[in-house]
Amino acid sequence: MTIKIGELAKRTGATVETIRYYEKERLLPEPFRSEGNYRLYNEEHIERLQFILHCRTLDMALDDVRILLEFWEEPDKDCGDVSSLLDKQIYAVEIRMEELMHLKQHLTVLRQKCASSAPAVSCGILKALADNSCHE
Amino acid sequence: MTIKIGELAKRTGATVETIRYYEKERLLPEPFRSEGNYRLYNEEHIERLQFILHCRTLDMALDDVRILLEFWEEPDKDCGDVSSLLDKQIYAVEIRMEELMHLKQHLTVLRQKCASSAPAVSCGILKALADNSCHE
DNA sequence: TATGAACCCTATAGTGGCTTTAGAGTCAAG
DNA sequence: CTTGACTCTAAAGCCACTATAGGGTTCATA
Repeated sequence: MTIKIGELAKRTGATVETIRYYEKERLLPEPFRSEGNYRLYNEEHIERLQFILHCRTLDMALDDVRILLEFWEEPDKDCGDVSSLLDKQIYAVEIRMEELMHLKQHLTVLRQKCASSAPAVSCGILKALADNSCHE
Repeated sequence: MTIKIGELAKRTGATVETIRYYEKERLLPEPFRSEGNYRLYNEEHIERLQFILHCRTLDMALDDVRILLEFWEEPDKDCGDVSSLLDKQIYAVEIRMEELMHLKQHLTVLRQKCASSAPAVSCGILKALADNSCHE
């Protein structure tokens, strides 16, 4: 069973362009080609692409995905690094969430500085952006 | 009072390169130059740069900052659009926060699939990434 | 057999918001 | 007069794609 790139895209939810991009980045191996030079994929490609896409839904960097794929390829390796990679990822998400909470706080305070419409010169939002009083 | 780019960077917390980038992007006006072709900035530049940086700490896109700067320049304009731009920004932050909460949930579940170290072949994390069972 | 639509190919450039690099010029102090 | 800190420009690099241009393949229908 072999499928062309459009079918692979349909089955995995990736776009055709992304698949070609992953190949260029060596995340996916070069597949065999048909007589007409079309890429032909098999089950292994499908699984590997799905693995990559699952990692991406978790916002992992492609370099991190590359590391995980190495473990996937060598089943005898110790997977301790896999766990710490995840810990790193979780920590990064926590940091970003805290940042966004502060951000929202600031934006909300700022938003309340102007009812809806006034001449710009007396707009509390613009004033607060000028002197950064929304951060104090 | 005029200062050179390094001093402007020091006072605002921006980097020298970022200041030059903002000039290229027409967020900052071209300053006068010294005999030796050095950029010379004044109070207005400092204020404008600070305005931009404050917007950036709120994660606003430079295109949105550009819009706010227009209002800043024309004090007679009605500032209704300023408020709705902020509303848009707040909404975007909320969406992103929800995404990150889901993300963290998935990552945490995934993390618990492997104690710390084992052969990769039996690592629950890698398995879950392969079949996406951490998303179900 | 011709043609058209749907698919596929490569190579290159664009996105955003900077950061980095290379190579050169300016200026004040020792 | 040299050293070192600062400044200049232009161009490339970063990430993870996305879009565009210009072409080739395949298959069904007229």
